[in-house]
Amino acid sequence: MSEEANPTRKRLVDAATKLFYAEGIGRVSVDAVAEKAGLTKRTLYYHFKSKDDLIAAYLEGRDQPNLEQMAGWFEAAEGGADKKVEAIFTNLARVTRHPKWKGCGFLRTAAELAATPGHPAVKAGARHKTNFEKWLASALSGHDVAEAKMLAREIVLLMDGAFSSMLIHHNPDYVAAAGHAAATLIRARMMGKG
Amino acid sequence: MSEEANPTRKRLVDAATKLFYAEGIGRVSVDAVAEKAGLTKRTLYYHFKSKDDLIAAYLEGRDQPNLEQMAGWFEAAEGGADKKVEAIFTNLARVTRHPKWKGCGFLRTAAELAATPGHPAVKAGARHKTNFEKWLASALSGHDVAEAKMLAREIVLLMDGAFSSMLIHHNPDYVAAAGHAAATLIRARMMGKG
DNA sequence: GTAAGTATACCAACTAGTGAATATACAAGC
DNA sequence: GCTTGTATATTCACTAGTTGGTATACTTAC
Repeated sequence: MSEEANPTRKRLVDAATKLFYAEGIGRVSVDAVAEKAGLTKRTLYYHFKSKDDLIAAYLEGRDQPNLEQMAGWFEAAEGGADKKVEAIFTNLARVTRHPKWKGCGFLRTAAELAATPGHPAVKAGARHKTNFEKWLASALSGHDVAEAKMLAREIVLLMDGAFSSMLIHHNPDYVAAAGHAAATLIRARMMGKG
Repeated sequence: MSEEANPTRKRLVDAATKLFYAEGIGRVSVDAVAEKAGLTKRTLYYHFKSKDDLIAAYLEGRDQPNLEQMAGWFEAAEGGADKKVEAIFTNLARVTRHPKWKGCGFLRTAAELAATPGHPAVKAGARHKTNFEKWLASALSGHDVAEAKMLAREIVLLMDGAFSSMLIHHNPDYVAAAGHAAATLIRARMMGKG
């Protein structure tokens, strides 16, 4: 009935996640999602009132796992804040090389839905990006809180730029350059402009 | 017959440009493009062998105008390289506020076509981004050429991040923050880490 | 027996792309 | 000045398939 403890609903969201990410929301029919879940379309429409609803559920389901991935990479790295952030980008450069990587699902969905600004899926994507930015600011706020917020925003910009550049060029050098720039900004702002 | 001097072809590309940018390539039918151009679909298919071809022509047509826009903003600004680059972002923050602004057409198209990597339109988008990066590197290369190239890449990353963040948040503060970060990087790298 | 969940079958609208005919322009033959 | 031939350019009508969404009925579990 509710969110988590519904196996049928979860099967549908899982199927939607795989298909929407792999092919894009516009190129995947609700029939295809239902079939992938081993259910009929009518069942899908029992659990979701529309395709747009299903798209929103797909992105909402990706918020926590993505945040945990990033935090895991940050915490596992040795060194100061600059090195820890650069480690995120190093890991990103690795995963974005994988042929199944098809960009950041949140940004891609926002791009596909640019013509319908109030779409619940775009809002879910914005919430995720804000959550990530807030987590990053808190992870960086050993020194000045205001400066950590500014830095977090700049790093988010570099990361979204890296996702976009990687998607269009398929060249991981852009991700590495973004990591390098992020580390430079951290040193320039946190460590006395060095 | 050829590329430029074909009014019918131009009418089709102009109509495609307006519709594809406003609504996204997947949400616009070739019928809609033909109708907007005041022609029949069959005529469209006389000039373009497929919808994919038309999409590629749309992005190829945006390369030069976009570059000229950016170069114009850069050259019109007063001050050093940091100020001139920041001026690009200031202008960008203004135009991205407009309700008709729907993201960077090159990035949005790459996002929509992420499932078909070799698509000619994605290649056209990648060429444009490379052209912009090269122009920026040459515009910054008063000092060290290698450093100008690195800087140009980092600024491109910030700009694409700004486009993406603006698309998902509809908040121009992200564009301003990107401009601020770009100026900081220029000063840190070109002007003796100040 | 009632309510939640699932299935079959269907719809009207829309999709990219095509076959065959036609219109226009311009040249050559006489 | 006509006719004929040919290449370019455009239209009408069509196909074959897909789309999001629904009306109706069946099956469980309690």
